[in-house]
Amino acid sequence: MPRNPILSASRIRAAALHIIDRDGLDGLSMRKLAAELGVQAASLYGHVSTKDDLLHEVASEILEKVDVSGFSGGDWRHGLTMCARSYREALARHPNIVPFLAYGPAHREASLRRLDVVHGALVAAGWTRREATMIAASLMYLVFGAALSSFSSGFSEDQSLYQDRYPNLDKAHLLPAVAAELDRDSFELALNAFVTGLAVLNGRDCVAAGEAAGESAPSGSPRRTDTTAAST
Amino acid sequence: MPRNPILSASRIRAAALHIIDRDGLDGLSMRKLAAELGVQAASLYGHVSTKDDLLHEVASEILEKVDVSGFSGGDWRHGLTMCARSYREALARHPNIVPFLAYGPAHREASLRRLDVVHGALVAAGWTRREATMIAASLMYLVFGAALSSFSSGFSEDQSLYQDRYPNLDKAHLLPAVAAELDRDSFELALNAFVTGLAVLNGRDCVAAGEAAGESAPSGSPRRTDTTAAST
DNA sequence: CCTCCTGACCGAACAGTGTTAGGTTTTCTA
DNA sequence: TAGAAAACCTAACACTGTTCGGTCAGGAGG
Repeated sequence: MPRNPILSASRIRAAALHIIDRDGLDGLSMRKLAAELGVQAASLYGHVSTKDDLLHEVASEILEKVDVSGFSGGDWRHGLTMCARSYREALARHPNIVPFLAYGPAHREASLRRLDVVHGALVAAGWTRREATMIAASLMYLVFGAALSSFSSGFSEDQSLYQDRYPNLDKAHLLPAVAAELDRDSFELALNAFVTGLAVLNGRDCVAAGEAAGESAPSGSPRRTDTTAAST
Repeated sequence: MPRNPILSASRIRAAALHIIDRDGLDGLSMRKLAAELGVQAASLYGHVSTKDDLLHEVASEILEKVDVSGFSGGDWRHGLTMCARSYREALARHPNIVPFLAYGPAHREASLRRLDVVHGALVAAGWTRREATMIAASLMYLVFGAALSSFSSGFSEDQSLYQDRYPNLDKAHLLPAVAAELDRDSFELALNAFVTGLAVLNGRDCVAAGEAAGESAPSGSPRRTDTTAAST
């Protein structure tokens, strides 16, 4: 090889993610990215086929870190909860890239791989294939919804904008520090309610699925009650 | 006025939404929009301050149609369900604009107004302010998550891409027709489980919150049990 | 009737975007 | 030492959102 390269695919990805985290998704341009790496824009194309591709790779790298090992115990409620938490945390660490994911998360390789694991585990736990698909989808709803409609990124820091006009809205969550905590608590509430409701709808015990952090119920395989839908 | 104008803010909005529905969010450019209206790009700026502004207005127009009247009965479960359904349907009708909403839905005027109504109704139903905020947030998670990680828009139509690689994933939902139904059913499942779980976590009756379409339980005000969080 | 004015639209341009073709430099291999 | 090849650069393409100044239409005032 000629002189040891300045660029590499992973260095580019890292720099891209850094810019996205710092300047937002719109703040990333190929020229700026190149400048950050001490290089001209055209040089990037020796390592990356396209900007869109680069973003997909960055996104995949983030999603790789999602931990789906929580299912190994065989308890679907524990698995669902752990998986969802890990997923949300991975996204919450880089909130600025979430709008890009919104362009079609299901396309993404890494996302599919994880969806497949969840689906398989749910089927193994006794759900029908269709139910497993719907539950996995619901989990995605919660995770992506939480990632992108978060209070911390959604509201302006200038709370005077809102406090007069929306009398019912709580004012405290407009402070960034409070907002992050509120985001996490809201997600935990949504997740807990969802998993609990799922168990109830299937005729299982009515005990709550466990407090925010620790787990409790051992749980076995869900019994068929078909409150929702069947077939396929 | 001189000759009666070709353009108007609402005509522009309608044309923009039409292009977005047809060609996707990236398919909308000011020049293309102008051409569609039989006009030059610069002319648009007499009626619209900026492309971003235009998109916000289009988005608001869509969100205006969300029906939050389901709360008027006083039953928070019914209200939550109806509101969420209406919200999702409004978004599902124009899936291509959802990625734009992802850039900060909480900023949006129309979104806030609705959030405020939901929040107020929940407080009136007996929830604490903080709980109401979290529940409203959770509802947003479901709605936005469902809108953007939908199977119908997420997967390619070429199912041969997936069928070998992800053995656990069901194949049927890759067909667009099936996907739309699956999206709706998944959302109903998620919503039903969430609302049911919410009731259970608050020590209320364990009966399911009602089948997909019709309602049942009358419900009163939730009792304090504080399984999740308290304060503020 | 003529004039003026105002509002709606157009032409051309600016700065910025992603991307490509072709050229230059550097270093390793034959 | 000649050649090859990788890594980077220069210049340009077509496109984007947006602005400036101009051009025309038609109603208002004299």
